[in-house]
Amino acid sequence: MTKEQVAEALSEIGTLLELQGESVFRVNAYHNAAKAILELPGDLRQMVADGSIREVSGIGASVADKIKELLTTGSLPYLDELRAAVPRGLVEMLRVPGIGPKKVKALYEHLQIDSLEKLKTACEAGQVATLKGFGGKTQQKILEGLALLEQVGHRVRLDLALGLGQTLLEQIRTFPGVIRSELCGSVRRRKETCADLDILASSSEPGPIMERFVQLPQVIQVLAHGPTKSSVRAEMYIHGEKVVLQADLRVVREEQYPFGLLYFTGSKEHNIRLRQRAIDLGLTLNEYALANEQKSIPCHSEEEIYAALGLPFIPPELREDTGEIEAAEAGQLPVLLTPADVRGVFHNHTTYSDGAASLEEMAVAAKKLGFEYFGVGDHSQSLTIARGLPPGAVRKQWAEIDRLNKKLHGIHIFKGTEVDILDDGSLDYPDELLAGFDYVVASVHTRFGLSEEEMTARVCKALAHPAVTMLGHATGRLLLRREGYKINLDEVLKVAAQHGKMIEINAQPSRLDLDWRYVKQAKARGIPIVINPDAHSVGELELYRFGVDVARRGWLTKNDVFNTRCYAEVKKELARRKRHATQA
DNA sequence: GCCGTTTTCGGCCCGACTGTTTTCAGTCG
Repeated sequence: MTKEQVAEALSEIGTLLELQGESVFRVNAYHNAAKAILELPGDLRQMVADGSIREVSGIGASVADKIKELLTTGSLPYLDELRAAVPRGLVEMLRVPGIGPKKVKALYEHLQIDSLEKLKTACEAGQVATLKGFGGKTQQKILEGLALLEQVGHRVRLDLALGLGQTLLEQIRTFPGVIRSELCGSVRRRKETCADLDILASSSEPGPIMERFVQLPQVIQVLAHGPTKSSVRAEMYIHGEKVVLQADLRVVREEQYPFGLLYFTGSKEHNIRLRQRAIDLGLTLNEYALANEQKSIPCHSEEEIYAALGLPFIPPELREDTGEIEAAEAGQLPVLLTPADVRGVFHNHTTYSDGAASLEEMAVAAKKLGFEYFGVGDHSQSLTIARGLPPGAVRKQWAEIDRLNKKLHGIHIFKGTEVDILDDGSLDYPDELLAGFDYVVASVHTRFGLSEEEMTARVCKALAHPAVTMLGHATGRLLLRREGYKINLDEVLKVAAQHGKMIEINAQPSRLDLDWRYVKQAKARGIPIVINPDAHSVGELELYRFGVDVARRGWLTKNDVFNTRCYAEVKKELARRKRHATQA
């Protein structure tokens, strides 16, 4: 049983208890424990064995026992009993906007509603409106929520959420009376997927801004419309994809703006810690102020609020309560890398395999982005679906690279490959061909259905191959579409560190793999990270920025990322690794 | 259920909005 599965089980306990009407504090305890498990560095099994799991904040005796039972037996009678007591459909019903555990419980107890279908039928029959605490509007809202769930009800990839969010923001900034406005929430924290958009604005006259907001062309439904806060459902098409998200706009006075910005950026967990810190100082922190009965501390920026709490500024990407407060206290916050630090990219495709642009077009585009080097990494021979290169085509490409390197100035092309890791962990090219590349990216593209043990062994064997420079998209996940293959990443990181291999952050917004949680762990193991756009066209080269977001969420500094090094250093390091490989 | 240099009991962040209520509960973030 993996860390993720244990966390999932604990989280499920929390949800089921909630539906039974348990105390919210007991409920939260389980959700907090699940989160703590997910963020845990190192091996969970080991921590349970040596008892160190009890030192983790949020995990007490009761939860520790349950984790132990899950790990040793693979199941948990306590959870099974809860599942038996709470109909499956009630959990589903929680997803309907506007109804929470209390209402779900009431619907079940009084009308025996235990599925979305029954809920819809009961609403249409007018039964729900007759319940105590419910009414006609609630019933209508539930029906709308149900319709919405069928359409969307899902999270949206960061790139798409950002596209819609910026479109709304640009318009809001033009509204008369708006002084400042910004996207907050998970988009500002650059989380890989987003459930909604939080927008903050400052103004002395919020009313007209609310009016204009709910009338924006992207708004398809108004969910709430108050004097200082409105919620809408907004929709637009981005690259042919329909993006639908709830967007909340909050308007505060200018002097409240920094507090609002901090508050609505979150995360919730980070805010709770800051509030507690304020309380310890005899103050109250909310979305409007840092104050007590006697005084109010004016702050003009987030920096000043953090300073008032005795902390340096914490970048939004770090605000997850995963140690950033402690690091800030100790003056050990990392200086995060920025997009401008990236000097080149490695994993990219051209028309030789499944790319849309020629080698020269890609190299020229890379130069235009300010890069000093461009690494081509077309697919290898067995991946016929992506027109993988047979050895003859590889040699032809090398010859073209040599020609282009003489012709082009200000950009150097490195000879690379994205070589397939075959079923048994061997590589898709013979060693003598691999020796001719400047670097080798090794990736899995086939047989995703292997067991965790088999997949881990397969990837680890590839990492042990002397010719391999870096591991490509570590889990093969496609966000919101396909789970990654089963693999023990702790083991993969261990083996990568052991062999001195690099690991890629694949910057494709649908991948963002290595996940930021593991990026942190890779850093702890001293593994160099490479940010690669996996570009299949000229335009996709710019996607490297999303990889920078992941790196920042993973606490990386410029020094932790290989492709922040200049051309001369990269050339030297790749040559050193090649010599090392041929000696092995 | 977790936590603790005031603690092993009594807290656990807190405000806006909505709908169903005659003063507040539920939901959401």
